[in-house]
Amino acid sequence: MATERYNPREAEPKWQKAWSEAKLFETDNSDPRPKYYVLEMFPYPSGRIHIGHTRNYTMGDVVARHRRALGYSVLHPMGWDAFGMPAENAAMQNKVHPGKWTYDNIDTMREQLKLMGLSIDWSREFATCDVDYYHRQQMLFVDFLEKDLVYRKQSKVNWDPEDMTVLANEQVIDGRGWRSGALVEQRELTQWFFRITKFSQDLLDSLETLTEWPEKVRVMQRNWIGRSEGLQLRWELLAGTAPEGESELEVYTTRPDTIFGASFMAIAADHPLAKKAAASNPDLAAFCEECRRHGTSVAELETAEKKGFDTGIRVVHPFDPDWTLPVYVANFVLMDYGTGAIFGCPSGDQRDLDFANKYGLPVIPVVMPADGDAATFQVTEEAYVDDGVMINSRFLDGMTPDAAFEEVASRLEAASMDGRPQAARKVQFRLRDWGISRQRYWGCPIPVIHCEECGVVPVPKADLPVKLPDDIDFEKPGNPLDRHPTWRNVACPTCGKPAKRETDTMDTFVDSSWYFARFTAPKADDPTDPKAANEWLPVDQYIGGIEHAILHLLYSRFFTRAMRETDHLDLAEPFKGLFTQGMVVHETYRTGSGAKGQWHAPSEVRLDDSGGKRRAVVIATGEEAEIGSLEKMSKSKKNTIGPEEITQSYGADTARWFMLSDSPPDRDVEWSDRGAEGAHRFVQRIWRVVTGAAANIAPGDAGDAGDESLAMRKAAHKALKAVGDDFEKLGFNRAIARVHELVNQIAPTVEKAAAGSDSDKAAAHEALSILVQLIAPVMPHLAEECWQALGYEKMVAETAWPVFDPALVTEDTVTLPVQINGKRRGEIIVAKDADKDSVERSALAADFVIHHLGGASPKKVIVVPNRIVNIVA
RNA sequence: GCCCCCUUGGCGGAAUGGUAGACGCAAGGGACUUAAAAUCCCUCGGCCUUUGGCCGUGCCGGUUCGAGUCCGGCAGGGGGCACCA
Repeated sequence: MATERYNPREAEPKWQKAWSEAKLFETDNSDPRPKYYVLEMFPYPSGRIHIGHTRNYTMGDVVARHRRALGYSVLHPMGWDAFGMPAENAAMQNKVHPGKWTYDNIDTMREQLKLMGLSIDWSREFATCDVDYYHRQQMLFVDFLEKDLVYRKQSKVNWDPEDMTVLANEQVIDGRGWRSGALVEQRELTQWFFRITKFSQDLLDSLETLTEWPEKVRVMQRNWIGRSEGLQLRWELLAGTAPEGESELEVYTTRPDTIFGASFMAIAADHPLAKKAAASNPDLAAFCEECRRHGTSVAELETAEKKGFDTGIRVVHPFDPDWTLPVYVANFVLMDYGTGAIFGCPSGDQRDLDFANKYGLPVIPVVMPADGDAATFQVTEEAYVDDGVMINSRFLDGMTPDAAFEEVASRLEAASMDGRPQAARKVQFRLRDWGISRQRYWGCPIPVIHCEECGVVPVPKADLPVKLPDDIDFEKPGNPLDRHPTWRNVACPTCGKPAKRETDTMDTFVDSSWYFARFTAPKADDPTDPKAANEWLPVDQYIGGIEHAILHLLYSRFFTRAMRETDHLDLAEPFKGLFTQGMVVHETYRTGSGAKGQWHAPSEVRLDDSGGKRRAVVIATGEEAEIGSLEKMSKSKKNTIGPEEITQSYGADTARWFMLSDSPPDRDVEWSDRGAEGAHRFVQRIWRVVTGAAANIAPGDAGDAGDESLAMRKAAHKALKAVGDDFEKLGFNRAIARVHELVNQIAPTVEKAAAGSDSDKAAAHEALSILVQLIAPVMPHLAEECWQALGYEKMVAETAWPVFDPALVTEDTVTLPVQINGKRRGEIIVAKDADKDSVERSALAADFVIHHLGGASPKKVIVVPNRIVNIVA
C-alpha cells in the first residue's frame, strides 16, 4: 500500500500547539499524585541554542515524559542563567544595553527550544536577571547576613589597571589581562564572602548519602573540600635570631611523625614573621616581592622552581633544646592554608627534598619500608612517602608512622610553652570561603549601604529590590555602578544621613545556586514557598555537564543548607540524582594554516569519500579543507549545528532520536549527517509500519491469535519491559536499540496480521500501540501522529504507560549453551527452570557432547539454571 | 607530581562472572525501477583444509568449571586538581 511520507514540518508544530493548548506540561503544586522533579542545568543566553544543549534537554525530556506516563506529577521547568560578562562585553562592543542583549537572546533561544518539542512547564520560566528573581536573591542575602553566613574581609584580587576591573584567574594570561593585555596587579580589596566553610565537614560527610551521583563527581568534591588531620605545633624561636617581639613560629603538619627528619622551616612571603624580618633586610624584602608577583599566574606556578631565602632566624626543636633549624621564606608555601608555615622534612616530602637538595640542607630518612635496613636506607632524589617503620627518630624508632603520629601529638599536647600546650590536633580543610564580590554591572546588586556613622547596613527588606539602574554607559572603563551620577547616593536606613550603596554585584554562581528551589514556586513573594520547596525538592534527576562537577554543585549544596538555616526550606541536599551528560562533538574543517587558517562550518563544505579517502571541499571555492578532529562544538571553530538546521529538514524527532542513539548518554556523541539520515529513515519506517496496517486493524481480544501473532505480542511485551527499565536507568542508547529490534521483529508480522483474523488484528494493534508508546518519550510528535492513526482519541502524551503481561515475557523453554572445558560446543533446549539433574542428562545425551567426549566420562558437570552448562572432561 | 576514568569489528557501541560483537552507521552484493531516490533481501572480526575448526575484547600474569567483566603489574588515551604541608 502506498503511504504518504511522514512530514515533520507539518506534524511537529501541530502537536506542539495541541500540547500547549491542553496545558499538558503545566504542573500544579496541589496535584496529589507522587511528585517527580526533573531538571536540566539551565542555559546561559549566549545568543543561540546549539545541538549540544538540546541533547541535554532531550534526555531530561525523555525522563519527564516517561515519568508523566507512569503517573507522576512531573515538574520540568526551564529558565535562563542570564547575568554575566558576555552581556557587558556585547554592550561595550555593540553599544547595546546588556539587558536588551540578554532578553533578545532569550527570545531567540526560547523559540529554538520550542522547536524541539520539549515537555516544559513554560509558565514557570524566569531569567536570573529578572528583577523579580534578583529581588528574592537579595532577600536571601539579607537573611544570610543576619545568620552570619555572609561577611566581609580583605582579599587579594587580580586587578587590571587599564580596564579598571577585577579579573578571574582564567582571565589572566601570562600575568596579563586577557582583554587589555596590561600587567595584572594584585590588589587587596574588601570583599563579600559566603561562609561555606561553616559546612565543610557536613558537605564532606553528606557526599556519602548521594548514592545516585556519579562516583567521579563525589571524588572531585571530596578532593576539593580536602580534609586533612594534623597537628598545629609551635616552635620556639632561638633568642637573638628573632625579630623584636617574636618568640614562636606556629606550623601545621599532617606528618608530626616525621619531626626528627625536620631540617628547616619554611614560611610564606606574606607571613607576618617574613614581613617583619624583611623590614630590616632589603634582599629578603625583594625576594618576598618576587614571590608575590609569581602568585598571579597559574602557568608560572606550574613550572616554578622551589626557591627560598634564609631569614637568619632559627627555631629550637621541640624534643631537643640543643637542636636548632633555619627559617626560610619559600615560594611554595601558601599563606592562606594552615598557618602559612611548615617544617620541612626532606626525606618524606618531594618538595621539601627538592628544596633541601638545592640549599644543601640535611636529609635524614625517618621512615623506611618495613623490610628495609636502617643502617643503609637512604633518600637522595626521591622522597619516601609510603607506610613503613620509623628510624633515626629516637623514641619513635620501630613504630609505624601512625603510632608515631599519635605519640608525638600526645607528648606535645601535654608539653607546655608559655603556659599553653605546645601543640593541638587540628582538622584542616582546603575549602575556602566563597568570595562573591564582582566589580561589574550586569549582576545582582549586593543589597547593603555603607554609612560613615553606622558602618555596613543591610538594605531593609521593605526597600528591596535594589534595582540596577538602566541609564548606564560603558564608554569608560571600570564598573558603571561605581561612577553612576546618582545611583550610589542613598540615605542611611538607620540614621538617615547621606550614605553610599555597595557597588559590587554578586558572582553569577550565586544566581544558579538556588534557581531549582525558585522553580517550585516561581511567583512566591518570598524567595521560596517552603511547603512547595519541601514537597518538590530534592530534584529527583538533575542533568548537566561535568564542567559543573565542583563549583556549581558545591555552591548549590551550600545554598540549600544556608536556606535551611534561614527557614526557606528544610533539607540539605538539593539534588538526589545527578547525571553528567557527554557533549555533542563534530569534526572541524579548516583551510590554510597558522594565522591565515580559516574554519568552515559543516554547511559550507561538501564531503566526498569516493576512492576510500574522505575529503572535504569548500563549496564556495572548491578548495580542499583539512578534516580535523572531533571537538566540542564552538563558535570559533564553526563546527556548530543549530537545531533549526535539523528541524527544517528532518524534524525535531529525528534530532532527538539520533542524539540519544548509539552513544551512551554520559559519553560524547559525534554529530554526523549520515547518522541523522539513519535516524530519519527509522522515523519514516515506523510511520510506514504503523500506517500501513492501521486502517485494517483494531483493538480487541488477542487471546486466540496464531503463533506468529503470539510471537509478535511477546516481542512487544518483552521490549516494553526492557525499555521501561532502560529509561529508568537513563540507558537511552539501549532503549533505542530495543525499539529497533522490536520493529525488526514485528514489521513483517504486522502486515500479515492486518489480513488475518480479528485476534491477529488485535495482536497487531496491541503491538503497534506498545511500539508507539515506547517511542513517545523520545519522538513525541511522530508518536502522536501514529497514535492518532491507530484510532486513539486522547493524545499519547496524556496516556498512561502500558503494563507488560508477565505471562508474555517468559518462555516455557530455554536454549542453553553447552560448553566443554569452557568452550561452547553446541546448545540444548530444555524446559524453563528444569532441575539440574535433568539438564545434565539432556546435555550428556546431546550428539555433539558424545562426539566431543569420545566415550570418556566427564569429571564434572556444572549446571547454571537457565544460563549455561559446562562439562569438565 | 597526585587523584579518577577509559581501551571490544572499518566506526559508535551491546553483553547480572555464563553463547563476545545486540542495535545502529559505513561498506559490498542482489531484487524492484527506463533510470534515480525510496524500499526490500543477503554478506559483513581474523585465519584455515569452510555442514567443521582455530584464534580473537590494549599487553603480561593470576583467581575460577568458566574472565570483556574480578585481582596484580605494564602500556596507551582522556579527565580533574595544582606546590594544601
